[in-house]
Amino acid sequence: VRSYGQYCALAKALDVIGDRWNLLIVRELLLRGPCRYTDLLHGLPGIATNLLADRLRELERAGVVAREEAPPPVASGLFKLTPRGEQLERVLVELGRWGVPLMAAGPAEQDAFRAHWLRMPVELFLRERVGADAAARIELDSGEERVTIDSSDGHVRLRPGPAADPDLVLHGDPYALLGVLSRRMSFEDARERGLHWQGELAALERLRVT
Amino acid sequence: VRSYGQYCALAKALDVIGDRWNLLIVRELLLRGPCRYTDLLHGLPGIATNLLADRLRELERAGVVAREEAPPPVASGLFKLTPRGEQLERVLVELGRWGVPLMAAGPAEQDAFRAHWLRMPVELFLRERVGADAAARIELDSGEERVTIDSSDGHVRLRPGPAADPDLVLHGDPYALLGVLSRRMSFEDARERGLHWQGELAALERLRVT
DNA sequence: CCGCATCCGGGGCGATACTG
DNA sequence: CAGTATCGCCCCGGATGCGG
Repeated sequence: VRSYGQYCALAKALDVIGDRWNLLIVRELLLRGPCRYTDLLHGLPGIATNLLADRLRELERAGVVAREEAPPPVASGLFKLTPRGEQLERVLVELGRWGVPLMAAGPAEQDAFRAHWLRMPVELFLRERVGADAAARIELDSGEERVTIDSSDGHVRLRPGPAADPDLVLHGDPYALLGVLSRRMSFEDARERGLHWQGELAALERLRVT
Repeated sequence: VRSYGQYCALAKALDVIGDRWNLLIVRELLLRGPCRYTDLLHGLPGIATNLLADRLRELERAGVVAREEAPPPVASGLFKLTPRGEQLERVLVELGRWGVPLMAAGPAEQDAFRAHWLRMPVELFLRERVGADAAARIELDSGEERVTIDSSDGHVRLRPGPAADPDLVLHGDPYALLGVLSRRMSFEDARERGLHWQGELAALERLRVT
């Protein structure tokens, strides 16, 4: 909350989104779209509820987040990114790319995980690597949530929820899932780490190769 | 220093460089190259000296910064970025780009300024906007330090120190300098804000146009 | 339940003083 | 010059309370 007091674009940016949790809140809104307060709380394991409320107010004042009051019947307010907030996507992508090597060591014992976090690496790793005929529907099961990779005509998207009639379903811990998706890990090694699946692995190969 | 405890590339990156001052330390080392402790202290107005020492230790442990012990005669240790640290450049550029609109309001009353901070916006604004014949040498004087813009055969560089035989010397506060460099401000408006110069304004026009 | 506000303990942060 | 030492303060984290 305290300004650096430096007339520099980087310092001014950090004055706004440099505080703890701020960029992770933006991550949630980027990955999941408009969210209720409770959705954010669930997507940000470890945050204190008063801090989330504080940060949302600050980000609102800074023009990064907007509060969308739901119409009277539904009664649940939504938080969403403003256009200005969406422009942080390039920052998050670069930061995430820089952080990828830190994932290779595997999750720490206490690390939390949410399946929708896979959207960034999946769409990052597989973007533009996909062949023209690479249609595939792959469901990922990391334990709690399920998410689905949809690929068709050169686009890869990850959406929440299970798949109807998937080509492949992968079950495993986040480390093994990320390992095979990024090709850092072979299917053999991943299986020894507990990965198992139903369906045709070729569906994943179609995405990873090219 | 406290980890977010989330198995996510963005969160892991913030575990390393998300703490206060860390990215600004990287900025200094990126803009100025290897620095002595005192240089960093001067380039980071507002930081407490114990914090700088702490952060440098953390960044060293994380493999972002390396300490280069000088040979015995010179006796002054240098801090520099590792290759891993240099990869943060794309992050800083995107963050700086996002922060540019926050500069339009002008510096706050208490804001500090260092002339070498101009390197990011100058090389960002003018990169690839420069015509093939845009050779120019422009000295910038914002009060204390002086820096020089060197342009030749399509490349723009900003280096510390005054220029020998400059085409143009600009004197003014940071807001006016950034204003004319970015074309946000006309020369007329800048002059009313205190900007004055010696030499041919055409040298700057050669850079700004294209 | 959802969306916070309040209270409290610990530690990160900021300013100054001091030392080899 | 290059840090270390010390000391408030306020921010952060965790728990609980509470109105709609």
